[in-house]
Amino acid sequence: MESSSWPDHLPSDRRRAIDELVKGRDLTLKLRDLVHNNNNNNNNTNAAISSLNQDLVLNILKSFTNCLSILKRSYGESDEVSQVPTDPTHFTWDADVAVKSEDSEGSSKTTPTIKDRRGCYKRRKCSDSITNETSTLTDDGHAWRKYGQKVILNAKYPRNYFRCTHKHDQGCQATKQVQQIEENPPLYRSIYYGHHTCKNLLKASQFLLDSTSKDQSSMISFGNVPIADKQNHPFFSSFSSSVKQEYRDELPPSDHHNDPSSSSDHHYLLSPHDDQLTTLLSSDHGEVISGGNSSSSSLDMEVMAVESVNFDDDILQYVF
DNA sequence: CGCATTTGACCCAG
DNA sequence: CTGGGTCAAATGCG
Repeated sequence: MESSSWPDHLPSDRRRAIDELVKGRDLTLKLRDLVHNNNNNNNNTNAAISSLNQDLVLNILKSFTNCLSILKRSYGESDEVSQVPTDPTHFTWDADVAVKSEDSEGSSKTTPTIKDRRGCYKRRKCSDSITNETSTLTDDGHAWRKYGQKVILNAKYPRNYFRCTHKHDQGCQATKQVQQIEENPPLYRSIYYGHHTCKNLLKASQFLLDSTSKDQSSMISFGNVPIADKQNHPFFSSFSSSVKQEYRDELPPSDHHNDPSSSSDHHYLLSPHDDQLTTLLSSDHGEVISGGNSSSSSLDMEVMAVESVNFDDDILQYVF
């Protein structure tokens, strides 16, 4: 699923799909601005704004839904609906085939046998995933812990594996992989698997509320030094240093997969221009909830506020 | 001292 | 058999 540019001879359905995506993007940006202004005014949000938000959100939903049905119709189950205009940043939603196993640790081992259970896992088979390629590493509100790094065949840079910090204390199954794929304009690909079930979403939603002002600062900073310069390792030593402060990232939502009927075999992709959507999804606030305790209260309130708009579409759930 | 990262081993899917 | 994903001991850091 390498991203590439659009072929010139796109089927018309596909073009329409693109249009819908573009519309959705623009509306999303408006919404972002609106929310931002609202946030600036700081007063409690008045009803007018709320309602406007709802309208915008509905439009977004409609656009994306239209797009998806178009793509589905024309490509059937194909999951190759992944080509989108190239942008420094884009996301690929891959609501792929049902996860055959909820986790990797469980059933795979019939016999733990030896104390050393290394490598006891079930290989991931392209379950729900979101691919995000950015020119910068974005921070998005979740605490990640690195658990592995692998040199990948034919790849210049190693792939790094992260799991949610709260995997053990809260059983959160979210994982992600991050890999640098280009150097000169640095380009990083993050692939998210699983869904956060931990209560740690504050950052993402909070970010949403003042995203515009944060913009670049929302990117994970490696001490203000370009990643490429900083590390001894091609990519990850520096990255890990950031992870150490609880590298946070936004992940796919944790609920949407509860719907067993959610169609499988989709491969969604959004292509926000600029890094706007990326920014939308990133967050970089602060304090670390690490340490294992973790139940911050105000946290959930914010999340609720953001999630209160009832989306039934996977994509929007992802976005929000 | 506790927690996060590093890194080699291990296991499985293809 | 190989490449890729995960585990966990060793190590590092605050």
